[in-house]
Amino acid sequence: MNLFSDIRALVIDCLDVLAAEGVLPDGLAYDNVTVEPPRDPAHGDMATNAAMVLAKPARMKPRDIADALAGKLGADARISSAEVAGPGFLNLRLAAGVWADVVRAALTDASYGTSDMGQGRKINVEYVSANPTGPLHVGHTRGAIFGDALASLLDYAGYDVTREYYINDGGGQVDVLARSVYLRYLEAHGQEVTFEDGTYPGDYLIAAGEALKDKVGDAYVGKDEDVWLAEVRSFATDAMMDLIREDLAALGIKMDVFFSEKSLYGTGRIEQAIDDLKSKDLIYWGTLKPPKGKMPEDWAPREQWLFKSTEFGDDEDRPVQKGDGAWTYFAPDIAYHYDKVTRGFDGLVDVFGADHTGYVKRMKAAVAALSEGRVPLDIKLAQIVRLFKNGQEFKMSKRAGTFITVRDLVDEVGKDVARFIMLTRKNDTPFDFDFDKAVEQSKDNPVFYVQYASARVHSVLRKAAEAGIDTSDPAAADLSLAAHEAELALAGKIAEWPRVVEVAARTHEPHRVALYLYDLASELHSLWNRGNDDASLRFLQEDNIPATQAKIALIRAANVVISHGLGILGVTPAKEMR
RNA sequence: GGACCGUUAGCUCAGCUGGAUAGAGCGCUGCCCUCCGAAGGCAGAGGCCAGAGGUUCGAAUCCUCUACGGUCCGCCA
Repeated sequence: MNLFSDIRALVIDCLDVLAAEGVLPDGLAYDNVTVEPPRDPAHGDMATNAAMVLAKPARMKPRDIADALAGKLGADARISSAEVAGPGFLNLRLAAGVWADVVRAALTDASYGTSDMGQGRKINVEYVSANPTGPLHVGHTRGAIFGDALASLLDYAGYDVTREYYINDGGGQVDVLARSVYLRYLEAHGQEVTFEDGTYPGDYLIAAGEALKDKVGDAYVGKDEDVWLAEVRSFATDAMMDLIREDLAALGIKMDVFFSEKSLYGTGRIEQAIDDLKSKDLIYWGTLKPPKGKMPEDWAPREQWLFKSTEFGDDEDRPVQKGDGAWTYFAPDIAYHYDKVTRGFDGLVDVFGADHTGYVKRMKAAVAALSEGRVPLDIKLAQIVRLFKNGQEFKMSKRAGTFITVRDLVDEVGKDVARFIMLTRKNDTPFDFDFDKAVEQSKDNPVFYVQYASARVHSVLRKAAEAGIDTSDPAAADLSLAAHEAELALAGKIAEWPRVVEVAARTHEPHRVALYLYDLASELHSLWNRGNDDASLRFLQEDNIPATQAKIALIRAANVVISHGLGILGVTPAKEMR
């Protein structure tokens, strides 16, 4: 049940009737007709802009359309009043029974809030995709959490979602990794080693070096690189991916697919993707113009194979194969996305770090070319996170060893806090993460605030049980006994949930869910607090069991929505606060 | 030189497909605990939505230009 789309459907029906009666012209487009919650509650429960949007195409005054529409809408049992206001808004008030229906739907219909907007379409969300050269650090967290929540959100909205991680195991940095692990391996054999520039000195490779020793003994000691490099590379990337999988698990993330870049090499898959572009006449042999502005010192014109990405909105054509026959990094990316397209996805989402801003256009160009415009690719950027501790910015530096890992973050604040807080900001705005605030249990901390709302509902249920009140069948409660204006406000918030899901899913913006949950929690706390002044608003009315059951049904419905919402965000709801 | 993102209250940020008097939290001011959990509550002050043009019944929202901030720009992935 989605109250807003139900009422919008009603508005459209009424417009059709008016058209059939000749009041409105035939064939009007209703696309821009909206039914929304008004900003000001004094304007009623819902407002529609139908009269204003249709005034021009219908060549009528907004007021005349609004009056006619109000007459039709008023005849529906769900509408208690329809008033024309402002420049032509139609403000609707809904019958009390409608709110009761919403509460009952939230309580009894497990699919309340889910949507059929996805219609089972296959969508692939690729996120994290960190290089397999070490554990995840805080810089990866935002994209990881964002991508994961987006995937859950799309799933909730009726898409068939695949969560995917692209392992960059084909480039030079995994050779560096392999050499670094080899050094740790020698160390495990008791040798003194030095980590020069171009190797990774991090302690996290010690275990990998020892594991390699356990596996191959001294077989590689003193041997040339060509003997061991390929083997160690694969061993080391496997070890790092195990590490990364554990880090992801600590954040509550489980991927469906890990896709290896290496699997594209030597298997003809890159060639196949590039051939596809060639067959579309989108690859040519040529040189790029020198970059404008700052000129690299050693720049020289170079002939290479270029992809005509400018035909798809990019600023420059992009090299896919260098003059010496080596692929550029872009080539496997093309092949990977070609693979995604051929796997039959109806939509793709890539979550990139902000440092990959420059690759957005070329990637979109590639997918547009490969899929001939059939598969939309949305690229979401995870902006940087600044860390604050004791009121001061905490700068991460690999060299200085001040380097906060995902594990550090989870150990310090917990998975739930990390996830929720990261999701309270839009993905593409820079974000300050304050450790002190994150662990604080107060209203300043949005995670706590939402969790506390949930805990309070459980607390009421416990008290009700102690008082011997039967709350086993909340849907059977007579909800007309919880119809105070403050209680209806909470029901109204519950009614917005399906709409929030649809907007968030359509815009690929899971932060809307977090913000909504905060609002919903706020509404619940507010109702609770009003019980302090007005005893009739307390949830437990021991001398009036039916009213208690109705009030409990209401707050349980709110809690159902909180649970679903937190579920999308990957946060475990709290039953009590400690 | 160029691309992308941003600029909204003192601070951190929301703001839906363009919709009514622009919202929240913090901070500030004033009131309030014999009250289902004060881990607070209620109320109030605080805005030229960076600036200038344009589109229209209507613009924080769309378009153009400017300013400021961030990220990035062949031969690393």
